[in-house]
Amino acid sequence: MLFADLNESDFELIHAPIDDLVFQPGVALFGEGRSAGHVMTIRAGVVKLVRNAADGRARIVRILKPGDVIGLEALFSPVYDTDAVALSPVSVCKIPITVIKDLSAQSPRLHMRLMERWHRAVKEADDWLAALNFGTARQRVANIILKMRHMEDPTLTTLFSREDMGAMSDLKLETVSREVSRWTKEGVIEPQDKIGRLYRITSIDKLQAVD
Amino acid sequence: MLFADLNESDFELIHAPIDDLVFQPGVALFGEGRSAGHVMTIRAGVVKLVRNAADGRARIVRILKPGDVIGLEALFSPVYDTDAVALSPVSVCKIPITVIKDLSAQSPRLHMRLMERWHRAVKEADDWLAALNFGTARQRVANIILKMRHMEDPTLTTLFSREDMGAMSDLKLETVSREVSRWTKEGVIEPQDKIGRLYRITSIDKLQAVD
DNA sequence: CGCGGCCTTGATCGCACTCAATTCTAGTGG
DNA sequence: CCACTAGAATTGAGTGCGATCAAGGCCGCG
Repeated sequence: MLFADLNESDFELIHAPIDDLVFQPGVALFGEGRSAGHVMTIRAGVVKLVRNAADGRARIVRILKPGDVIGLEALFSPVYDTDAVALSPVSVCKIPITVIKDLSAQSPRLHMRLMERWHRAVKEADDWLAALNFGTARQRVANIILKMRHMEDPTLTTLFSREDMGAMSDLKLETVSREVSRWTKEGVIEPQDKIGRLYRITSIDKLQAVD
Repeated sequence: MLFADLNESDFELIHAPIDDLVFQPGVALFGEGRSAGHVMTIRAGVVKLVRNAADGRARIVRILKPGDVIGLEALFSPVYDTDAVALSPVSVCKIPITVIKDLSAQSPRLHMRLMERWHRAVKEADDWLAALNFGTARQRVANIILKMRHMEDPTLTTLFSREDMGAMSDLKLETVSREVSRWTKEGVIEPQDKIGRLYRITSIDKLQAVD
C-alpha cells in the first residue's frame, strides 16, 4: 500500500525488520510525546488520533482507516504529535523510520510520494476539524453522521460512542445523544441495532441541508 | 532566510527571476483556491492566513511574521489552501515554485530543510488552533493576549481588531471586546494607546492561570 | 439475578450570541 | 480651530443554546 509504486530494486534496500502487529479496541498504538521511531500502515480496523489539551480534555483530530499511514510526522519530529488509539481490532504493519529514510534518500520517487501522502493527511485533518467544529450542535452531529457513511453502502452509517463523537465535534456527550435522538425522531435516520451505533439514512438531503 | 544553509553551488542553480514585493494593509497576497505558482518569504510586516467556510464566515488559521514562509503547500497542491492578507505594510520575497523544485531535486539538504520548515508550520498552526479554540471566552482572549506579546519586550502585547481577534478564537467581536475590557478593569493589562491595540501586561501569571 | 457500562431523558443554569445604542478616534473640509 | 463623518470599540439588555447535574433505562455479562 505505502510502497505501491516501488520497483524491485527499491525493495532490495529493505533489510530491516518489518513487524505485523495487532491491537485490541481501546489500546494505544503509541502515545503523544513518546519518542517516534516507527511509521505504521493500517491493514484493517479503525484508529483515532487524539490530541490532549493541557487541562486534560481530549480532542479527536482524525479517524484513520485501512490504507492510511500513522506517524509520518516521525520523519521530522523526535516525538509523536498525538495519541493513536484503536477503536476496533486493528492490524498494522510497523516500519522502522530508518527504513523510510534510507528509501527516501535513494528513491526520490518514493520520497515525493511520501510527502504527497503526508500533505494529503494534513489537509484532510484540517478539513475535518473545520467541518465538524462549525455551526450548531445539530449541524455538527449531521456532519458526523455524513462523514461516517460506509463506502460500500452510503445509506448506512456507523457512529462511535457518544463520548468520542463529542470529542470530535467539541460537544458534550449528552448534547450529542440529544441530537442523534432528534434526527431519529424526525425519521431522517433509523437505528439498525440496539446500542446506537449502526443507522440507516433515509434522507441524506435533510442532513446536508441544515441551515 | 529560507536559503540559510545553501552553499554557493546551490545558488548557481537559481536563474529564474525572484521578485521583491510590497503590500498595503488589507490587501491579499494571494487567495484561497487560486492557482499556486509561488512561495513567499516575509521580510517585514504581519500576515494573516484565512480559511473561508462554506457559509461565508472566515477563520484566521495562523499569523505569519518576518522569516516565515507562505504558500509552501504549493509544492504539492495546485491551489492555495487559504487566503493570505496583509495586516500591516508587508514586504515579501516571491520565489517561483519551479525554482524550489529544481533546488529540491538537486540539493537533498535543502529539500529536507524545506520539509522540516513545512512540518513546523503545520504543527504550529495546529497548536495555535488548539490553544485558542479551547475553554471560555475569558480563557481564549487571555491566550490571544499572551500569544501576541512582543519578542523584545514580553510585557507589551499588540492586539488586532476585535473582529480579527474573534476570527482567531471563534468568538463574536462584542464578546472579545467585553473580555478585553474585563482584563483591563482587573488591572491585568493597561492600554498604551487610545485605540485598543497596544497594552502593557502587568501580571502575566493571572493571564496564564485562568481556570 | 445483580452489576457495570453506555445511552437516553429531564430540569435548570450560565455563558456567549444577538440586537441596539453610545462613545471614541482619526481623518476631512469648511 | 471646529464641525462633520466613517469606522471601530465599548456597553447594555434580553434571549437561546449547550453545559451541567441528576435520574432512569437498556443491554451484555458473569
